[in-house]
Amino acid sequence: MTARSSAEAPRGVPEATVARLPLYLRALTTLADAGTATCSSEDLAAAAGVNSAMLRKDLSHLGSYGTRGVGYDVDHLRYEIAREIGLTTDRNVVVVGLGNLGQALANYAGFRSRGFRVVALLDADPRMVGSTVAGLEVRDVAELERVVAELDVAIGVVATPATAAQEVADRLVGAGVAAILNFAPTVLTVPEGVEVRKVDLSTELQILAFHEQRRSGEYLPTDPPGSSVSPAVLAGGEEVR
Amino acid sequence: MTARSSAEAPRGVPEATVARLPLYLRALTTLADAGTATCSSEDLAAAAGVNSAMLRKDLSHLGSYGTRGVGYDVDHLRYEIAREIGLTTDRNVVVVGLGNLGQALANYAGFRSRGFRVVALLDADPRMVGSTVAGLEVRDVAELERVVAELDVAIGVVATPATAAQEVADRLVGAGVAAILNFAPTVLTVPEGVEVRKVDLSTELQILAFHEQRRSGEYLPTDPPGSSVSPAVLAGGEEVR
DNA sequence: GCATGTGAACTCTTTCACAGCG
DNA sequence: CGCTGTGAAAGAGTTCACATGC
Repeated sequence: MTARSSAEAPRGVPEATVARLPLYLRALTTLADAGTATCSSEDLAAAAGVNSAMLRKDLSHLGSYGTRGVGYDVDHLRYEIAREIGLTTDRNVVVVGLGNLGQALANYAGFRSRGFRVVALLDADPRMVGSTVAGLEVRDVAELERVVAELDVAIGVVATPATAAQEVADRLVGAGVAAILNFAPTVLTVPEGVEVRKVDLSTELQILAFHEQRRSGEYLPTDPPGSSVSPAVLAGGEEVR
Repeated sequence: MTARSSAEAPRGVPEATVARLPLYLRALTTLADAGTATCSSEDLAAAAGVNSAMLRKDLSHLGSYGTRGVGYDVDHLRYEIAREIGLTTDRNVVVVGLGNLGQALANYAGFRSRGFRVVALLDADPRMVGSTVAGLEVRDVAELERVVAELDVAIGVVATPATAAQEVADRLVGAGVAAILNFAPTVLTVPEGVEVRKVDLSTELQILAFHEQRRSGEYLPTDPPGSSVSPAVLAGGEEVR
Protein backbone atom coordinates (compact mmCIF):
# COMPACT_ATOMS: atom_id res chain seq x y z
CA MET A 1 0.00 0.00 0.00
CA THR A 2 2.87 2.31 0.74
CA ALA A 3 5.59 1.49 -1.75
CA ARG A 4 5.23 0.14 -5.25
CA SER A 5 3.78 -3.31 -5.12
CA SER A 6 6.79 -5.54 -4.98
CA ALA A 7 7.43 -8.17 -7.59
CA GLU A 8 5.19 -11.17 -7.04
CA ALA A 9 6.83 -14.47 -6.32
CA PRO A 10 5.84 -17.48 -8.43
CA ARG A 11 3.64 -18.77 -5.64
CA GLY A 12 2.01 -15.32 -5.51
CA VAL A 13 0.09 -14.62 -2.36
CA PRO A 14 -2.12 -11.53 -2.93
CA GLU A 15 -1.03 -8.49 -0.99
CA ALA A 16 -4.43 -8.19 0.68
CA THR A 17 -4.03 -11.72 1.95
CA VAL A 18 -0.52 -11.09 3.25
CA ALA A 19 -1.83 -8.16 5.25
CA ARG A 20 -4.31 -10.45 7.00
CA LEU A 21 -2.02 -13.36 7.81
CA PRO A 22 -0.71 -11.70 10.99
CA LEU A 23 -4.31 -11.22 12.07
CA TYR A 24 -5.03 -14.91 11.62
CA LEU A 25 -1.86 -15.79 13.46
CA ARG A 26 -2.94 -13.71 16.41
CA ALA A 27 -6.44 -15.13 16.38
CA LEU A 28 -5.04 -18.65 16.32
CA THR A 29 -2.80 -17.85 19.26
CA THR A 30 -5.79 -16.59 21.19
CA LEU A 31 -7.70 -19.75 20.39
CA ALA A 32 -4.76 -21.94 21.36
CA ASP A 33 -4.40 -20.09 24.66
CA ALA A 34 -8.07 -20.77 25.32
CA GLY A 35 -7.36 -24.46 24.88
CA THR A 36 -9.02 -24.83 21.48
CA ALA A 37 -7.47 -27.60 19.41
CA THR A 38 -9.65 -27.39 16.30
CA CYS A 39 -11.67 -24.59 14.76
CA SER A 40 -13.89 -24.05 11.75
CA SER A 41 -13.32 -21.25 9.26
CA GLU A 42 -16.35 -19.64 10.85
CA ASP A 43 -14.75 -19.67 14.30
CA LEU A 44 -11.42 -18.35 13.14
CA ALA A 45 -13.00 -15.71 10.94
CA ALA A 46 -15.03 -14.47 13.89
CA ALA A 47 -11.91 -14.29 16.05
CA ALA A 48 -10.08 -12.37 13.36
CA GLY A 49 -13.03 -10.12 12.56
CA VAL A 50 -13.40 -11.13 8.92
CA ASN A 51 -15.83 -12.97 6.69
CA SER A 52 -15.36 -16.76 6.69
CA ALA A 53 -15.36 -17.00 2.90
CA MET A 54 -12.50 -14.54 2.78
CA LEU A 55 -10.59 -16.47 5.38
CA ARG A 56 -10.93 -19.70 3.39
CA LYS A 57 -9.91 -17.97 0.20
CA ASP A 58 -6.88 -16.46 1.94
CA LEU A 59 -5.79 -19.80 3.34
CA SER A 60 -6.28 -21.46 -0.03
CA HIS A 61 -3.37 -19.37 -1.31
CA LEU A 62 -1.09 -21.03 1.20
CA GLY A 63 -2.22 -24.61 0.70
CA SER A 64 -4.83 -27.08 1.92
CA TYR A 65 -4.39 -27.13 5.64
CA GLY A 66 -7.95 -27.87 6.69
CA THR A 67 -10.01 -31.04 6.88
CA ARG A 68 -13.39 -31.04 5.14
CA GLY A 69 -16.24 -31.62 7.49
CA VAL A 70 -14.00 -30.85 10.47
CA GLY A 71 -12.04 -27.60 10.27
CA TYR A 72 -8.47 -26.59 11.02
CA ASP A 73 -6.01 -27.89 13.56
CA VAL A 74 -5.14 -24.74 15.47
CA ASP A 75 -1.48 -25.54 16.16
CA HIS A 76 -0.78 -26.84 12.70
CA LEU A 77 -2.37 -23.90 10.93
CA ARG A 78 -0.54 -21.53 13.20
CA TYR A 79 2.72 -23.16 12.29
CA GLU A 80 1.99 -23.01 8.57
CA ILE A 81 1.07 -19.34 8.66
CA ALA A 82 4.11 -18.47 10.75
CA ARG A 83 6.28 -20.26 8.23
CA GLU A 84 4.61 -18.53 5.30
CA ILE A 85 5.22 -15.13 6.86
CA GLY A 86 8.81 -16.11 7.50
CA LEU A 87 8.81 -16.11 11.27
CA THR A 88 10.99 -19.21 11.32
CA THR A 89 13.97 -16.90 11.59
CA ASP A 90 14.44 -14.10 14.09
CA ARG A 91 14.99 -10.71 12.53
CA ASN A 92 17.16 -7.95 13.88
CA VAL A 93 15.68 -4.49 14.07
CA VAL A 94 17.29 -1.07 14.43
CA VAL A 95 15.31 1.90 15.72
CA VAL A 96 16.47 5.26 14.40
CA GLY A 97 15.28 8.32 16.30
CA LEU A 98 14.66 8.10 20.04
CA GLY A 99 12.19 10.84 20.72
CA ASN A 100 8.96 10.03 22.52
CA LEU A 101 7.84 7.56 19.96
CA GLY A 102 11.21 5.95 19.32
CA GLN A 103 11.65 5.28 23.02
CA ALA A 104 8.19 3.80 23.27
CA LEU A 105 8.98 1.57 20.32
CA ALA A 106 12.27 0.47 21.83
CA ASN A 107 10.35 -0.62 24.91
CA TYR A 108 7.55 -2.19 22.93
CA ALA A 109 7.03 -5.77 24.05
CA GLY A 110 5.47 -6.70 20.73
CA PHE A 111 8.86 -6.59 19.07
CA ARG A 112 10.32 -9.13 21.39
CA SER A 113 7.39 -11.50 21.75
CA ARG A 114 7.35 -12.14 18.00
CA GLY A 115 10.48 -13.03 16.11
CA PHE A 116 11.84 -9.47 16.18
CA ARG A 117 14.80 -8.32 18.22
CA VAL A 118 15.72 -4.69 18.67
CA VAL A 119 19.48 -4.89 18.49
CA ALA A 120 20.45 -1.23 18.14
CA LEU A 121 19.20 2.29 18.79
CA LEU A 122 20.47 5.31 16.87
CA ASP A 123 19.97 9.03 17.34
CA ALA A 124 21.50 12.20 15.96
CA ASP A 125 21.20 14.21 19.17
CA PRO A 126 24.52 14.20 21.11
CA ARG A 127 22.59 14.51 24.36
CA MET A 128 20.78 11.29 23.55
CA VAL A 129 23.81 9.34 22.38
CA GLY A 130 25.34 7.28 25.16
CA SER A 131 22.20 7.07 27.24
CA THR A 132 20.46 3.78 27.86
CA VAL A 133 16.95 3.07 26.58
CA ALA A 134 15.24 -0.26 27.06
CA GLY A 135 18.54 -1.75 28.17
CA LEU A 136 20.42 -0.71 25.05
CA GLU A 137 22.95 2.05 24.64
CA VAL A 138 21.91 4.73 22.17
CA ARG A 139 24.57 5.07 19.50
CA ASP A 140 25.32 7.89 17.12
CA VAL A 141 23.42 7.76 13.84
CA ALA A 142 26.80 8.21 12.14
CA GLU A 143 27.40 4.57 12.97
CA LEU A 144 24.35 3.43 11.03
CA GLU A 145 26.16 1.59 8.27
CA ARG A 146 28.48 -0.16 10.69
CA VAL A 147 25.62 -1.15 12.99
CA VAL A 148 23.57 -2.57 10.14
CA ALA A 149 26.48 -4.61 8.84
CA GLU A 150 27.81 -5.83 12.17
CA LEU A 151 24.49 -6.70 13.73
CA ASP A 152 22.90 -8.09 10.58
CA VAL A 153 19.94 -5.76 10.70
CA ALA A 154 16.99 -6.82 8.53
CA ILE A 155 14.43 -4.16 9.40
CA GLY A 156 14.84 -0.46 10.02
CA VAL A 157 12.33 1.52 12.07
CA VAL A 158 12.37 5.23 11.25
CA ALA A 159 11.07 7.39 14.10
CA THR A 160 12.97 10.57 13.27
CA PRO A 161 11.56 13.99 12.46
CA ALA A 162 10.12 14.15 8.94
CA THR A 163 13.05 16.23 7.75
CA ALA A 164 15.57 13.50 8.53
CA ALA A 165 13.51 10.50 7.46
CA GLN A 166 14.44 10.32 3.78
CA GLU A 167 18.15 10.58 4.49
CA VAL A 168 17.94 7.88 7.13
CA ALA A 169 15.97 5.68 4.75
CA ASP A 170 18.52 6.20 1.99
CA ARG A 171 21.32 5.21 4.31
CA LEU A 172 19.44 2.16 5.58
CA VAL A 173 18.86 1.04 2.01
CA GLY A 174 22.47 1.76 1.11
CA ALA A 175 23.57 -0.38 4.03
CA GLY A 176 21.45 -3.28 2.75
CA VAL A 177 18.20 -2.97 4.69
CA ALA A 178 15.27 -3.93 2.46
CA ALA A 179 12.41 -3.46 4.91
CA ILE A 180 11.52 -0.18 6.57
CA LEU A 181 8.79 0.73 9.01
CA ASN A 182 8.26 4.46 8.78
CA PHE A 183 6.69 6.50 11.57
CA ALA A 184 7.78 9.88 10.22
CA PRO A 185 4.98 11.86 8.60
CA THR A 186 6.53 11.96 5.16
CA VAL A 187 6.59 9.94 1.97
CA LEU A 188 9.72 7.83 1.63
CA THR A 189 11.08 7.16 -1.82
CA VAL A 190 12.98 3.90 -2.07
CA PRO A 191 14.35 1.77 -4.89
CA GLU A 192 12.46 -1.13 -6.40
CA GLY A 193 12.62 -4.17 -4.15
CA VAL A 194 12.69 -2.28 -0.86
CA GLU A 195 9.50 -2.60 1.14
CA VAL A 196 8.21 0.35 3.15
CA ARG A 197 5.25 0.25 5.48
CA LYS A 198 4.10 3.43 7.12
CA VAL A 199 2.37 4.12 10.38
CA ASP A 200 0.92 7.56 10.34
CA LEU A 201 -1.00 8.88 13.31
CA SER A 202 -2.08 12.17 11.76
CA THR A 203 -3.46 10.38 8.75
CA GLU A 204 -5.43 7.92 10.85
CA LEU A 205 -6.88 10.71 12.95
CA GLN A 206 -7.88 12.65 9.88
CA ILE A 207 -9.60 9.63 8.39
CA LEU A 208 -11.54 9.28 11.63
CA ALA A 209 -12.37 12.98 11.54
CA PHE A 210 -13.77 12.59 8.07
CA HIS A 211 -16.12 9.80 9.10
CA GLU A 212 -17.05 11.48 12.35
CA GLN A 213 -18.05 14.58 10.40
CA ARG A 214 -20.15 12.61 7.95
CA ARG A 215 -21.90 10.87 10.79
CA SER A 216 -22.92 13.77 12.96
CA GLY A 217 -24.12 16.38 10.49
CA GLU A 218 -26.22 15.06 7.62
CA TYR A 219 -25.87 18.43 5.93
CA LEU A 220 -24.30 18.67 2.50
CA PRO A 221 -20.71 19.84 2.58
CA THR A 222 -21.45 23.09 0.78
CA ASP A 223 -19.33 26.13 1.38
CA PRO A 224 -20.90 28.30 4.08
CA PRO A 225 -19.95 31.98 3.56
CA GLY A 226 -18.26 32.53 6.92
CA SER A 227 -16.57 29.16 7.35
CA SER A 228 -12.87 28.95 7.95
CA VAL A 229 -10.30 26.28 8.55
CA SER A 230 -8.75 26.14 12.00
CA PRO A 231 -5.37 27.90 12.00
CA ALA A 232 -3.76 24.82 13.48
CA VAL A 233 -4.57 22.90 10.33
CA LEU A 234 -2.64 25.33 8.21
CA ALA A 235 0.44 24.95 10.36
CA GLY A 236 2.88 22.69 8.67
CA GLY A 237 4.84 19.49 9.18
CA GLU A 238 4.73 18.19 12.69
CA GLU A 239 7.51 16.02 14.02
CA VAL A 240 7.35 12.53 15.40
CA ARG A 241 9.72 13.08 18.28
CA MET B 1 -10.61 -1.39 6.49
CA THR B 2 -11.01 -2.28 10.11
CA ALA B 3 -14.68 -1.89 10.88
CA ARG B 4 -17.58 -2.52 8.57
CA SER B 5 -17.53 0.02 5.82
CA SER B 6 -19.63 2.83 7.13
CA ALA B 7 -22.72 4.01 5.33
CA GLU B 8 -21.83 6.12 2.34
CA ALA B 9 -22.97 9.71 2.27
CA PRO B 10 -24.95 10.92 -0.76
CA ARG B 11 -21.86 12.61 -2.14
CA GLY B 12 -19.98 9.35 -1.61
CA VAL B 13 -16.24 9.74 -1.53
CA PRO B 14 -14.59 6.30 -1.98
CA GLU B 15 -12.86 4.99 1.11
CA ALA B 16 -9.56 4.65 -0.72
CA THR B 17 -9.75 8.31 -1.65
CA VAL B 18 -10.52 9.37 1.91
CA ALA B 19 -7.43 7.52 3.08
CA ARG B 20 -5.28 9.58 0.72
CA LEU B 21 -6.72 13.02 1.41
CA PRO B 22 -4.53 13.54 4.49
CA LEU B 23 -1.54 12.69 2.32
CA TYR B 24 -2.48 15.34 -0.20
CA LEU B 25 -3.06 17.83 2.57
CA ARG B 26 0.43 17.23 3.90
CA ALA B 27 1.98 17.45 0.45
CA LEU B 28 0.18 20.74 -0.17
CA THR B 29 1.45 22.10 3.12
CA THR B 30 4.98 21.18 2.15
CA LEU B 31 4.56 22.90 -1.21
CA ALA B 32 3.08 25.98 0.42
CA ASP B 33 5.96 26.14 2.89
CA ALA B 34 8.34 26.04 -0.05
CA GLY B 35 6.57 29.08 -1.45
CA THR B 36 4.76 27.29 -4.26
CA ALA B 37 1.50 29.02 -5.21
CA THR B 38 0.35 26.75 -8.02
CA CYS B 39 1.04 23.14 -8.85
CA SER B 40 0.09 20.62 -11.49
CA SER B 41 -1.41 17.24 -10.69
CA GLU B 42 1.98 15.85 -11.65
CA ASP B 43 3.77 18.00 -9.05
CA LEU B 44 1.35 17.22 -6.27
CA ALA B 45 1.23 13.53 -7.10
CA ALA B 46 5.02 13.37 -6.93
CA ALA B 47 5.00 15.12 -3.55
CA ALA B 48 2.39 12.69 -2.26
CA GLY B 49 4.01 9.64 -3.79
CA VAL B 50 1.10 8.61 -6.00
CA ASN B 51 0.21 8.41 -9.67
CA SER B 52 -1.07 11.70 -11.11
CA ALA B 53 -4.10 10.09 -12.71
CA MET B 54 -5.13 8.75 -9.34
CA LEU B 55 -4.69 12.14 -7.74
CA ARG B 56 -6.92 13.76 -10.35
CA LYS B 57 -9.53 11.05 -9.96
CA ASP B 58 -9.45 11.46 -6.19
CA LEU B 59 -9.86 15.21 -6.39
CA SER B 60 -12.68 14.84 -8.90
CA HIS B 61 -14.73 13.25 -6.12
CA LEU B 62 -14.51 16.48 -4.13
CA GLY B 63 -15.26 18.90 -6.96
CA SER B 64 -13.51 20.82 -9.70
CA TYR B 65 -10.85 22.79 -7.94
CA GLY B 66 -8.25 22.93 -10.70
CA THR B 67 -7.85 25.09 -13.78
CA ARG B 68 -7.29 23.33 -17.10
CA GLY B 69 -4.03 24.18 -18.68
CA VAL B 70 -2.74 25.59 -15.39
CA GLY B 71 -3.10 23.33 -12.36
CA TYR B 72 -4.21 23.84 -8.78
CA ASP B 73 -3.96 26.82 -6.48
CA VAL B 74 -2.09 25.37 -3.51
CA ASP B 75 -3.82 27.37 -0.78
CA HIS B 76 -7.28 26.96 -2.19
CA LEU B 77 -6.95 23.22 -2.72
CA ARG B 78 -5.55 22.85 0.76
CA TYR B 79 -8.53 24.65 2.15
CA GLU B 80 -10.99 22.53 0.21
CA ILE B 81 -9.41 19.25 1.29
CA ALA B 82 -9.25 20.37 4.91
CA ARG B 83 -12.92 21.24 4.75
CA GLU B 84 -13.80 17.92 3.15
CA ILE B 85 -11.99 16.01 5.87
CA GLY B 86 -13.77 18.08 8.46
CA LEU B 87 -10.83 19.92 9.94
CA THR B 88 -12.84 23.11 10.18
CA THR B 89 -13.65 22.13 13.73
CA ASP B 90 -11.20 21.11 16.43
CA ARG B 91 -11.80 17.69 17.88
CA ASN B 92 -11.21 16.61 21.44
CA VAL B 93 -9.31 13.41 22.02
CA VAL B 94 -9.00 11.17 25.05
CA VAL B 95 -6.07 8.77 25.42
CA VAL B 96 -6.85 5.65 27.44
CA GLY B 97 -3.87 3.69 28.72
CA LEU B 98 -0.64 5.50 29.60
CA GLY B 99 2.02 2.88 29.23
CA ASN B 100 5.00 3.55 27.01
CA LEU B 101 2.95 4.08 23.93
CA GLY B 102 0.14 6.02 25.56
CA GLN B 103 2.62 8.48 27.04
CA ALA B 104 4.34 8.91 23.71
CA LEU B 105 0.97 9.55 22.11
CA ALA B 106 0.02 12.09 24.76
CA ASN B 107 3.21 13.96 23.92
CA TYR B 108 2.81 13.55 20.19
CA ALA B 109 3.00 16.94 18.51
CA GLY B 110 1.00 15.69 15.52
CA PHE B 111 -2.14 15.73 17.62
CA ARG B 112 -1.82 19.38 18.43
CA SER B 113 -0.56 20.71 15.12
CA ARG B 114 -3.65 19.45 13.34
CA GLY B 115 -7.11 20.12 14.64
CA PHE B 116 -6.86 17.56 17.43
CA ARG B 117 -6.59 18.37 21.11
CA VAL B 118 -5.77 15.81 23.74
CA VAL B 119 -8.06 16.90 26.55
CA ALA B 120 -7.88 13.93 28.90
CA LEU B 121 -5.73 10.98 29.88
CA LEU B 122 -7.11 7.89 31.56
CA ASP B 123 -5.46 4.87 33.14
CA ALA B 124 -6.53 1.97 35.33
CA ASP B 125 -3.30 1.76 37.32
CA PRO B 126 -3.63 3.59 40.67
CA ARG B 127 0.09 4.37 40.57
CA MET B 128 -0.42 6.18 37.29
CA VAL B 129 -3.56 8.07 38.28
CA GLY B 130 -2.79 11.54 39.60
CA SER B 131 0.54 11.86 37.83
CA THR B 132 1.10 14.42 35.13
CA VAL B 133 1.84 13.46 31.54
CA ALA B 134 2.27 16.03 28.78
CA GLY B 135 0.89 18.67 31.09
CA LEU B 136 -2.31 16.81 31.84
CA GLU B 137 -3.30 15.00 35.00
CA VAL B 138 -3.92 11.30 34.49
CA ARG B 139 -7.41 10.44 35.70
CA ASP B 140 -8.94 7.15 36.71
CA VAL B 141 -10.49 5.19 33.88
CA ALA B 142 -13.57 4.89 36.07
CA GLU B 143 -14.26 8.50 35.13
CA LEU B 144 -14.37 7.67 31.42
CA GLU B 145 -18.05 8.39 30.90
CA ARG B 146 -17.91 11.65 32.81
CA VAL B 147 -14.79 12.80 30.99
CA VAL B 148 -16.27 12.05 27.56
CA ALA B 149 -19.46 13.92 28.37
CA GLU B 150 -17.93 16.92 30.14
CA LEU B 151 -15.07 17.48 27.71
CA ASP B 152 -17.06 16.71 24.57
CA VAL B 153 -14.67 14.00 23.42
CA ALA B 154 -15.01 13.06 19.75
CA ILE B 155 -12.19 10.57 19.36
CA GLY B 156 -10.92 7.88 21.70
CA VAL B 157 -7.40 6.53 21.48
CA VAL B 158 -7.05 3.06 22.96
CA ALA B 159 -3.52 2.27 24.11
CA THR B 160 -4.36 -0.26 26.80
CA PRO B 161 -3.27 -3.90 27.01
CA ALA B 162 -5.20 -6.10 24.59
CA THR B 163 -7.19 -7.62 27.42
CA ALA B 164 -8.74 -4.28 28.38
CA ALA B 165 -9.24 -2.85 24.91
CA GLN B 166 -12.68 -4.23 24.12
CA GLU B 167 -14.13 -3.10 27.42
CA VAL B 168 -12.67 0.38 27.00
CA ALA B 169 -14.03 0.53 23.45
CA ASP B 170 -17.47 -0.54 24.63
CA ARG B 171 -17.49 2.16 27.26
CA LEU B 172 -16.27 4.80 24.83
CA VAL B 173 -19.05 3.86 22.43
CA GLY B 174 -21.56 3.82 25.26
CA ALA B 175 -20.47 7.31 26.23
CA GLY B 176 -21.09 8.54 22.69
CA VAL B 177 -17.66 8.32 21.04
CA ALA B 178 -18.05 7.26 17.40
CA ALA B 179 -14.39 7.28 16.34
CA ILE B 180 -11.70 5.08 17.87
CA LEU B 181 -8.03 4.76 17.10
CA ASN B 182 -6.91 1.38 18.40
CA PHE B 183 -3.29 0.59 19.24
CA ALA B 184 -4.05 -2.56 21.19
CA PRO B 185 -3.24 -5.74 19.30
CA THR B 186 -6.76 -7.06 19.22
CA VAL B 187 -9.85 -6.90 17.04
CA LEU B 188 -12.43 -4.46 18.36
CA THR B 189 -16.08 -5.19 17.77
CA VAL B 190 -18.20 -2.08 17.59
CA PRO B 191 -21.77 -1.26 16.55
CA GLU B 192 -22.68 -0.07 13.09
CA GLY B 193 -21.83 3.58 12.63
CA VAL B 194 -18.78 3.60 14.88
CA GLU B 195 -15.51 3.96 12.99
CA VAL B 196 -12.42 2.11 14.18
CA ARG B 197 -8.96 2.50 12.71
CA LYS B 198 -6.19 0.34 13.99
CA VAL B 199 -2.47 0.86 14.24
CA ASP B 200 -0.76 -2.44 14.70
CA LEU B 201 2.99 -2.64 14.99
CA SER B 202 3.25 -6.42 15.12
CA THR B 203 1.19 -6.74 11.99
CA GLU B 204 3.26 -4.21 10.08
CA LEU B 205 6.48 -5.92 11.11
CA GLN B 206 5.15 -9.28 10.06
CA ILE B 207 4.13 -7.95 6.66
CA LEU B 208 7.66 -6.62 6.25
CA ALA B 209 9.05 -9.97 7.34
CA PHE B 210 7.01 -11.70 4.68
CA HIS B 211 8.37 -9.51 1.93
CA GLU B 212 11.87 -9.60 3.26
CA GLN B 213 11.77 -13.38 3.21
CA ARG B 214 10.48 -13.49 -0.35
CA ARG B 215 13.21 -11.13 -1.45
CA SER B 216 16.26 -12.80 0.01
CA GLY B 217 15.68 -16.47 -0.64
CA GLU B 218 14.22 -17.38 -4.02
CA TYR B 219 13.64 -20.89 -2.75
CA LEU B 220 10.14 -22.32 -2.72
CA PRO B 221 8.53 -22.26 0.69
CA THR B 222 8.42 -26.04 0.99
CA ASP B 223 8.53 -27.72 4.34
CA PRO B 224 12.12 -28.65 5.18
CA PRO B 225 12.21 -31.69 7.48
CA GLY B 226 14.06 -30.08 10.38
CA SER B 227 12.53 -26.62 10.27
CA SER B 228 10.85 -25.16 13.30
CA VAL B 229 9.14 -21.95 14.23
CA SER B 230 10.94 -19.75 16.73
CA PRO B 231 9.55 -20.32 20.22
CA ALA B 232 8.98 -16.60 20.59
CA VAL B 233 6.43 -16.70 17.78
CA LEU B 234 4.36 -19.24 19.62
CA ALA B 235 4.25 -17.06 22.70
CA GLY B 236 0.93 -15.32 22.92
CA GLY B 237 -0.61 -11.87 23.05
CA GLU B 238 1.86 -9.13 23.73
CA GLU B 239 0.75 -5.93 25.39
CA VAL B 240 0.96 -2.40 24.11
CA ARG B 241 2.01 -0.82 27.34
C1' DG C 1 -1.03 24.49 -26.15
C1' DC C 2 -1.66 22.32 -22.00
C1' DA C 3 -3.25 20.18 -17.85
C1' DT C 4 -7.66 18.94 -15.85
C1' DG C 5 -11.52 15.90 -15.41
C1' DT C 6 -13.58 11.55 -16.87
C1' DG C 7 -15.48 7.44 -19.47
C1' DA C 8 -13.77 3.05 -20.37
C1' DA C 9 -10.53 -0.77 -19.69
C1' DC C 10 -8.20 -3.26 -16.55
C1' DT C 11 -6.71 -5.25 -12.24
C1' DC C 12 -7.36 -6.51 -7.67
C1' DT C 13 -10.39 -7.87 -3.90
C1' DT C 14 -14.43 -9.67 -1.85
C1' DT C 15 -18.50 -12.32 -1.78
C1' DC C 16 -21.44 -15.95 -3.39
C1' DA C 17 -22.77 -20.49 -3.86
C1' DC C 18 -21.84 -25.09 -4.37
C1' DA C 19 -19.01 -29.16 -5.78
C1' DG C 20 -16.17 -32.30 -3.46
C1' DC C 21 -14.28 -34.72 0.21
C1' DG C 22 -13.70 -36.53 4.82
C1' DC D 1 -23.99 -34.53 6.79
C1' DG D 2 -20.77 -30.63 7.46
C1' DC D 3 -17.15 -27.83 6.29
C1' DT D 4 -13.43 -26.90 3.18
C1' DG D 5 -11.74 -25.21 -1.11
C1' DT D 6 -12.82 -22.85 -5.36
C1' DG D 7 -14.85 -21.39 -9.80
C1' DA D 8 -17.69 -17.66 -11.06
C1' DA D 9 -19.95 -13.21 -10.14
C1' DA D 10 -19.90 -8.84 -8.14
C1' DG D 11 -17.65 -4.91 -6.44
C1' DA D 12 -13.65 -1.57 -5.61
C1' DG D 13 -9.83 0.62 -6.94
C1' DT D 14 -6.41 1.96 -10.36
C1' DT D 15 -4.68 3.20 -14.77
C1' DC D 16 -5.27 4.63 -19.47
C1' DA D 17 -6.09 7.85 -22.87
C1' DC D 18 -8.43 11.60 -24.59
C1' DA D 19 -12.23 15.05 -24.95
C1' DT D 20 -12.84 19.36 -22.78
C1' DG D 21 -12.14 23.93 -21.62
C1' DC D 22 -9.17 27.52 -19.93
